[in-house]
Amino acid sequence: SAIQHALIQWYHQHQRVLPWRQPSVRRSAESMTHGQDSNTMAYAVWISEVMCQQTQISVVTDYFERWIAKWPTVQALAAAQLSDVHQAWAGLGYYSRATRLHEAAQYIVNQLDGSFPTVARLIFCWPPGVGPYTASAVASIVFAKRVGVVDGNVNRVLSRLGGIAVPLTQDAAKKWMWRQADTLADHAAPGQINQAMMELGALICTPKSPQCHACPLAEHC
DNA sequence: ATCCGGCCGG
DNA sequence: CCGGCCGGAT
Repeated sequence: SAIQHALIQWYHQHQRVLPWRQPSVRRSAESMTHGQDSNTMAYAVWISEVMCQQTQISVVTDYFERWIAKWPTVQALAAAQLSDVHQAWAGLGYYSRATRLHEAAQYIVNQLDGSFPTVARLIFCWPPGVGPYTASAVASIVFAKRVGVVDGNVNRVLSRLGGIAVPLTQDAAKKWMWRQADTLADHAAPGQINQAMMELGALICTPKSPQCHACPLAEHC
């Protein structure tokens, strides 16, 4: 669709440079087999997504780089001491998530043979601590699964884009958002679409004084 | 002082 | 379907 095309174009030009989008995340992986390549990316994306859930990106970047330097693979994280994991997490808050990250790494290594699930939203096959958002993010960004993601940014972009007419209950609104996101992500590059929506919400379609003049979707909104 | 956020437990 | 988790930003 025109919206998908506009998103892809805009994202290609305006995405921020972030460590988990860098070749360095892939570089070590690209010399490996295809399976390990994806899996290394999945690990990095997973960690970055969980960190970004609770903390601003500007703060996350340092934490992320230290984390990856310390534990470059899911196997390394699984083998870490929980106390060290908490130490690396210090300042981020929600310590239970660091605990779950550690538990999840052990689950992936021990129960899933070190391979991340490639499916989205089947949360029973993802480790505890990974919900619909994170599962869909990894599945779409790393494994090119055609599923949408809905976070605070996407919520806002979709609300404005769709101009919700009927007052919906929370539950109905939520379902509507995920449905819209899934439709948008039905594209050859679902991860680009999803990241474009989130980036748009972060940079242009901001909560107050959105920069509609710079928005690639302005004519559809 | 208040709000914000994915996920989980109740 | 609501409230708690924790720190940061406003």
